[in-house]
Amino acid sequence: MAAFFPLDALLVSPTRAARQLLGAVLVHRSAEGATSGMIVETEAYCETDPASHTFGGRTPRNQVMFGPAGHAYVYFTYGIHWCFNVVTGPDGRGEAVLVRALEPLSGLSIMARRRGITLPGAAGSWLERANDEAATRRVLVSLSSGPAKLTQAMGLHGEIYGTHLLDPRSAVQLHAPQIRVPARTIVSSTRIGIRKATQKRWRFHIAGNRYVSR
DNA sequence: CAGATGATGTTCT
DNA sequence: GAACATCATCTGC
Repeated sequence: MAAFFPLDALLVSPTRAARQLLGAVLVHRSAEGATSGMIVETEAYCETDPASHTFGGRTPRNQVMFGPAGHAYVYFTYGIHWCFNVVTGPDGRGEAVLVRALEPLSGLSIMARRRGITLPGAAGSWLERANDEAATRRVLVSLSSGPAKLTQAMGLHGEIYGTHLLDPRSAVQLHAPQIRVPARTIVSSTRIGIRKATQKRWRFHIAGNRYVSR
């Protein structure tokens, strides 16, 4: 039984929490089966940040971001996609970390089915085999290498809004890292897909990880 | 490869 | 009515 992610590590600034969440494991136990993945890319958002959903104060959509740390903030965007955040910081403060990419760990066939992807077939000649391995790698990378891809692969959507991620009874759980992510292997950069506060380097990812979004 | 575009609907001004 | 913490697919080098 895996340990939960420590709450203390979320009761810090969102940028620090975003760094500490790299390597953590997200698990979803659903009727379709269990899926899990390691967090490899994150972004920080807070109230004083014009790019944040909490910049304008409380609204029905963002209320969970103002609540206690360790809960799920999910939102629907572009008429199609869901994105998943871990609420951080003290109760009453509108802070969260967007999870932008996962390295798939378990339930990969379920993820592929949810993503509408069929895994490449068996190998023939060594050349076909090489092609298949390249194709397989592309498929695996495409499962959860983006904020909306990962919610689709993991089956996360509006129903899990507000879920307590550090509770053994929850369907969606956040577990402690299984590997250590040294500070020097964490890269910071500008956040993706925003129009405001584009200069802040509040995006973080594990250097060299194959599953980081492009 | 890069860059453009359409899909699609909720939220907030 | 505009904006949107995106993605897949298309075009043209």
